[in-house]
Amino acid sequence: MEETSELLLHRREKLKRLKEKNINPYPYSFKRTHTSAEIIKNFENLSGDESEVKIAGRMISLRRHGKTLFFHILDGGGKIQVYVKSDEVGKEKFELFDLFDIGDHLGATGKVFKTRTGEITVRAADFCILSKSLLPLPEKWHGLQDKELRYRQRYVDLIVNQEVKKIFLVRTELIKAIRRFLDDSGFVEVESPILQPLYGGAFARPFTTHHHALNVDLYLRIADELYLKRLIVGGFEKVYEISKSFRNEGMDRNHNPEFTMLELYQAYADYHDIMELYEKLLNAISKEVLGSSKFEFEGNQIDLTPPWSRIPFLESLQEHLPISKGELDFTRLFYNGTEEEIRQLVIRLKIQVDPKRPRGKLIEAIFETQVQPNLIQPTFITDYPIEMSPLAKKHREKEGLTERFELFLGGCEMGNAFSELNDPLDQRERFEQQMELAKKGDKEAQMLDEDFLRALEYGMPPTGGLGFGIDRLVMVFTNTHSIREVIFFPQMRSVENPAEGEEE
RNA sequence: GGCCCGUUAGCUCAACUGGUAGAGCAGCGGACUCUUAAUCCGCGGGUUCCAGGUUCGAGUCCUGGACGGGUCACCA
Repeated sequence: MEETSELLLHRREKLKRLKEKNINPYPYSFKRTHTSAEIIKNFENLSGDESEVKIAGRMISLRRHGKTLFFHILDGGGKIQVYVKSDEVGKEKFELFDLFDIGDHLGATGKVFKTRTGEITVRAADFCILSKSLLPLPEKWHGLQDKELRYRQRYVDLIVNQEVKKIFLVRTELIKAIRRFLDDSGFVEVESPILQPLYGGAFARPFTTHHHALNVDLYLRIADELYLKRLIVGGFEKVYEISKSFRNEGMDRNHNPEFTMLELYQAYADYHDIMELYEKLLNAISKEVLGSSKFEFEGNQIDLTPPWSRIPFLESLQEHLPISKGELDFTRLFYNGTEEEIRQLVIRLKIQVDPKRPRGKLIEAIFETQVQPNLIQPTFITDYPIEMSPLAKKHREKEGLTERFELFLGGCEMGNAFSELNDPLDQRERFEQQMELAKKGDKEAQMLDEDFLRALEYGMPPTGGLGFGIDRLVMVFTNTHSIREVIFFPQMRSVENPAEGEEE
């Protein structure tokens, strides 16, 4: 705990000397009149009159010149320069800067003017310390680069890397725009349980916890789906929820154990209606947040102007396989091919997947490696095989398929939707098939939820549903390439104290 | 979990085939009354991620471990 670094000792010594001068280094409030952004925006008005402004923020740079000095403070909206002259504030006050450090919060009062070099500046008539900083900030040119430190100490990252703050502001604006769009479209925002006795609505392993009073194990939700559909049964016709879900799986550039999802359900709609809704939604929020339907992602110009292309799943495979249709008809393979033939195809394409996995997983692997990376512009892939979609309605025309689509954007999956399965008997069979998979060791197979089936038995209207990950959407909109860049406090392995005994 | 890469001053980075661990910024002392990567003079600052090993000698080589990044597996 004892820090002996002289950098830290200097700051503690300055803190002590401030106290000896009867200056409270941590006062209670400061009556700010303007932010930095307001001063810069209203400079013409402010510089004309004699009124003074009061500003506050963190000192991020300091240039001393004998009996004058300049510093920049950073506040919530940006930074602004302050000029202090010994003659104007008094020698004793001026020398307080001997006790201030970069990183301290300061308040200043004064008139606004422009320096010889043209920078809008507050000429301090008075100033005070608002909070003493005891730790040095990273340097001014390179900021904080170390990713580990940036994620573990996001507060420092946010202070010194302003573009990081912008990413999170886009995130906030994006969520607000989604809410606005859905609210204006007649959707009702609802909340469903995070602690659930059964988990469902997605293929994923859950986190488990325990309720002491009830003495039952509960799961953290992996999806909202089954509860939101209960609300459709209950008579809500358009609902949505934006919330955290939790999946107890591997972590990488695209996966954090807790992440934010949107799910929405609309009665009397099918997946065609939901496609139109999603086109309008993304296009609207893009215009609202980025000011355009077009933006850059990983070197590609992405254009969200509707309508987006719609390609059936089996056709997309045919199109992108490096094998001609004459040689291999994927639709025929899908319907008439043996599991062995599909396995041979996986091996021929040199796809790294365990060939013993079930047929559905093999087809999925072919899609993910052969098709998905090519889907840069927004593309709906539709009509997925039934074994991959236990909550989707059977396709009204195509045997063995469901009325389901996924959206792809910049090579990323960006949403999943179906004409929701509302036939309770069919749903029961699908759950039973999932339980068979679970018995065979599939840890992501879905559980049979009797209460959900009872709800369906009361009758759920035809319903279209959609879910997508907010974090990944933010990544695409901000042209960032790791989910950790769009989550304030991503999950990190804790650095264990070597003095502690190991416990595994 | 497999493989590859990384970890050196508060921060950003150097240090050849093993031979006294350096720079810039930040800090400290001094000069400077419109600077802005301020400038000028001087000074201090290190468990080279941890634990072993090889060696006369290890930041550098070897083994094990921690953490991070990438990638594959896994994953709507």
